[in-house]
Amino acid sequence: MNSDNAARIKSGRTGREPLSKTRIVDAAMAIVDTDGLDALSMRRLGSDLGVDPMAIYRHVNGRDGVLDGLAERMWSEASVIADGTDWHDQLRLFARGIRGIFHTHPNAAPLLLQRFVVPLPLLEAVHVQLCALYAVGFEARRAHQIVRTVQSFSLGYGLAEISCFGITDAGTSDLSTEAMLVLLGQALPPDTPPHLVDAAIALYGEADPDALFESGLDLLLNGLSPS
Amino acid sequence: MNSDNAARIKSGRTGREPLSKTRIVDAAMAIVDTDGLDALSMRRLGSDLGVDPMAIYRHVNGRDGVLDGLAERMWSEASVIADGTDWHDQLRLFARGIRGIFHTHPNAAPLLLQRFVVPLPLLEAVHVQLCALYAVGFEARRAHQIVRTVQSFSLGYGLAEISCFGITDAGTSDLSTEAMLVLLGQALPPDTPPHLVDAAIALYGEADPDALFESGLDLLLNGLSPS
DNA sequence: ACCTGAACACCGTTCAAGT
DNA sequence: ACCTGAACACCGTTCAAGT
Repeated sequence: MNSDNAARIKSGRTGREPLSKTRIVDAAMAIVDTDGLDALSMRRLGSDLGVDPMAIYRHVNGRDGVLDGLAERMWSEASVIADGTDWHDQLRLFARGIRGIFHTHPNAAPLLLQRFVVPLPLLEAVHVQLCALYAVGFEARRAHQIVRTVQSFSLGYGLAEISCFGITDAGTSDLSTEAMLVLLGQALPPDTPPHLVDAAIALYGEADPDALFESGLDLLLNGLSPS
Repeated sequence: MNSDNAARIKSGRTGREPLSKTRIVDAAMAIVDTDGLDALSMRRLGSDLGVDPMAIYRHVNGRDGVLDGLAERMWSEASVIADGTDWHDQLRLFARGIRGIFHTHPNAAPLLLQRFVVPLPLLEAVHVQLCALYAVGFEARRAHQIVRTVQSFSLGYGLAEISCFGITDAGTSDLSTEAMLVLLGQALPPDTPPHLVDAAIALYGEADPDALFESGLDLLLNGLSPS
């Protein structure tokens, strides 16, 4: 209720809340999510924020700074932490969070490969995993290996999902197996030899990707013991 | 020795061999590999090819066509096929080929997420994997799952390797554990709490990434049987 | 038929000028 | 101190003109 607050509220109402990195990244992510990476320009960003494009440079290190912000944002969104007791379940949540990046931000995902940021929230999540594994008796090196393998699998599974079709919203769950296969047929060149069609089905013709993801995790986690 | 051939050779000698998609993608990949994705422009590409930039449009569908070509190239380079007998070894080769993309073309790798091409050479490699698995008695669905899981792990492992440092040429093998840890320390913010440093070591502080990759594959392949 | 290059509508960023 | 906008050196692509 002090005057600072009042001023902030007032300026907020007039749409002039002070520009901040958070607000900038919010707007940038909205643009990329809806219109793709190519649509993200400093001019567009400025206009969406109701601000001169150059004003952005005061809060963020140019276009590269915005892209770094997007990468950080994705890593932090992926890093859900649940302090359950079972280390299996925790690893699963960790894995789902990472795969989730590619579903919520398919257009921004390439930035994970382009911007080298140290994702502190991800490290926090990794720490929780490690603690759970240590508690059960895994030694450090083995625990590291497990976390990294689960992380790699999750990243790669998400990557593979969006790298053939752009299956994002419409594609994942509400599609019948038959519809999926038809979609696949359309994507393949007309003269694709039959044995490659079989291979394509193996890679992409899966109507229930969530289940396949989980069973891939099973493959990893089964037979894991502290020994 | 016919006149067509002579003409081709002669024009080749004068550096005027006919522009082709292959030549264009070659040049584009060279630019991206050495100077990064941002350095790839139609003008630069034309100048490297000794050609008017607009001449490229006759062989390739604009800039997007070039990027598609790069993605196809990477998938096809990754798809090494070795007709060994042991299905374990074949899956390992398949996996190494996929991870290799990120080592040979770290700058171009983001395109794997941006350009949706149907990678026929990859399908060919997948087909070989499937045959090997079928031959040993795995049923179709299980074989699909195995191939996809191995593919996901390999993609994700490569992605994770280049998503923190840009460790590409210099970084992988010829670095001592100590040097690696120092590099890691430099990348982390100075005030990083100790428990996150431990987590960072788990994710990135591995002096022998090849060995870790192989042991991750072990984790996947161990305990796999047709039953 | 293929290649050329001027022209158009963009882009990120610098910098001097405003308030 | 912060925001502005003109200016600069780029970019992808269209299109009319060359050969």
